[in-house]
Amino acid sequence: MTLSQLGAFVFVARLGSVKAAARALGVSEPAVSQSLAQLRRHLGDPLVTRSGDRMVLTEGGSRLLGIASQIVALGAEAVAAVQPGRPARLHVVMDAGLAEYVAGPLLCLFTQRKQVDATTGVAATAETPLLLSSRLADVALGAQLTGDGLVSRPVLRCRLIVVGSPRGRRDHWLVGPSGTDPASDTSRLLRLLRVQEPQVRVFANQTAAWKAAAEGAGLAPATAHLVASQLRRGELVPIETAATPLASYWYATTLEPAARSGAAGTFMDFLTTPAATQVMRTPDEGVPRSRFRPTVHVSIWS
Amino acid sequence: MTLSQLGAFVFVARLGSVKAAARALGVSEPAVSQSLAQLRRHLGDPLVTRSGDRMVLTEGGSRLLGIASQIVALGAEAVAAVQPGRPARLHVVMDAGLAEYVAGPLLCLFTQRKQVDATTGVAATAETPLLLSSRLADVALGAQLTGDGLVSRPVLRCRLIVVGSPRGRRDHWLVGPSGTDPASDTSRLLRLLRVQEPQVRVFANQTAAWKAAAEGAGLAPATAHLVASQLRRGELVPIETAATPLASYWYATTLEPAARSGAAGTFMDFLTTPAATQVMRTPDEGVPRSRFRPTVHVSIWS
DNA sequence: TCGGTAAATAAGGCTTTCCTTAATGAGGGG
DNA sequence: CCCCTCATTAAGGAAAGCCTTATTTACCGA
Repeated sequence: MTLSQLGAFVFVARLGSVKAAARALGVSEPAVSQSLAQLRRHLGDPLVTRSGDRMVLTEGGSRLLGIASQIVALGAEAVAAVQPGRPARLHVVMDAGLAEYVAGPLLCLFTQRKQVDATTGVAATAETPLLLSSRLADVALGAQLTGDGLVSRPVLRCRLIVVGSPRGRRDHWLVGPSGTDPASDTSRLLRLLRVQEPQVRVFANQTAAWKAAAEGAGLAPATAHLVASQLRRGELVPIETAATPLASYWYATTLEPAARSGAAGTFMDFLTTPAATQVMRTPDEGVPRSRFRPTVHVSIWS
Repeated sequence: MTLSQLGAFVFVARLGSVKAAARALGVSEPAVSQSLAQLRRHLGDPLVTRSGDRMVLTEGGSRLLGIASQIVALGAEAVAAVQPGRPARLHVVMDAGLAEYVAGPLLCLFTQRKQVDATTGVAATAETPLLLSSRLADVALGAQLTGDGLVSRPVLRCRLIVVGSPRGRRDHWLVGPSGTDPASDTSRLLRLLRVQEPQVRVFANQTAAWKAAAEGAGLAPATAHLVASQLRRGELVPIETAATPLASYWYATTLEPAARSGAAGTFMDFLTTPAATQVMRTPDEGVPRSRFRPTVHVSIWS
């Protein structure tokens, strides 16, 4: 299986014809046909078959096409990436809850100060050590991590509580996406409280979960300082439970200093500045459009 | 540049030594060394250099490593993907706002009814036609799309309004991530109202933007039926403007029927059922943990 | 200064890739 | 039924990949 074989397959699938693919690639028709034949042999699937006047994908071919497109695109990207003069990149992965509240302002502040192209990703805690060691990420923010060559440092102390509406129902638990990460503080709290699976409802984001809790739809675990304004207004009230308040820390993790990139080191230093701490303590207030970077959900294709 | 050359590079970078990489790959040391040499020649960068007792990445090598890891992982994935018996996959991409409110419940309902492994992605409108034609996505939900071989069909009628707090400030505009997509309804509305760049603040999600608007931080564009509950409670009030209310439609787009996958066709049929329409009209109420799928932000690596 | 360790290079052989031209199916439309 | 289009197969040659063993170079520590 070669990059060029995959490229030929992508062209054929997209253009619906070997002839057209050959023309587009600037080679003869049998050249494409043969690349395809070899890929077929290697993978044991026809991938595309002739049907009337065009080539159509088989089941397997259709599953392959997306992956093949990505590989081809990344191949081109790889060549471009090593060219000198490219700006340094910093990829920070974090817990879903953290990403929602601190990613925007934190990265906004950092990129204002340093000329770095920073992006944010969300990843499950279990996958994060792999992301760091494979260099898909430079810094991880969230739970403490242990692993070969990884260094975790606490960056913020926080308290976990449970919030709800005074007369709201108590038999439902409303969580954000971090509730699906077994290693998150949210999940840990739910386990301590022995919450059963069917009682848990997952919302698209933490803000929506808290809003539903404020409307009485159930209880929600919360990081105290992130719901401070709702508590002050009385939209949410703290609910006493056997396990709360629960002390916790946010950690920043990187490869050991010798192995990490320059940008990662700079970011770690930045995290201990008062301005960074301040941003992490106050919820998201929005960022200018030019500085906004969508958060990418990172996952390992194992 | 070969997949195996990239693999050798990844091993050397990760293990910090050619010798260790050779052992791990089960080949001789020069085999690895030569793969590396060829990659270096091809890309014009040393990638890794010896420094004391370990091989360390150069600038370019460090930029390459993440991409190379992905390519290698996807290469393995490709082989697995074509094996028969894998469940059908459906990848739906949508506008950021839509993803936040309807992705969870809609896909939850669909996967309950049909045995399909469905995932959701967010993509900029401009990139969506490419995602569809490259088969990285099966169905797109959001703005109407035109393109070779694409078919758009309206699925829901909606109204755009502007909301805010009665005594809130009027000089700021608060938007969700869809405010950064120039082709989104939100951006269209801001253009019609001639809103200037510095007045716009982008939040991590739409819910947070509306919450900030309710607290008086500014005005926010909104899809009427998604803020119905906040309007009913009086947390938000409609603000009259020259451009609102603005009628709009949500469209579903796929490749033309002959070219699209079976799952895509099934999903298109599903979208016109009363249950699907109902889900799209009512905001997110959370989904069971087992059915939750995080939303992936999809981007084209050009 | 001298070993020792590890990376790089050289040389050789085998396999695979990748392209060409020419010939051979396979299928649809007149 | 024939012709036309397009995919596939065949055959051959140049190049590159990929592995080996043997040798050379580079660097660190004693």
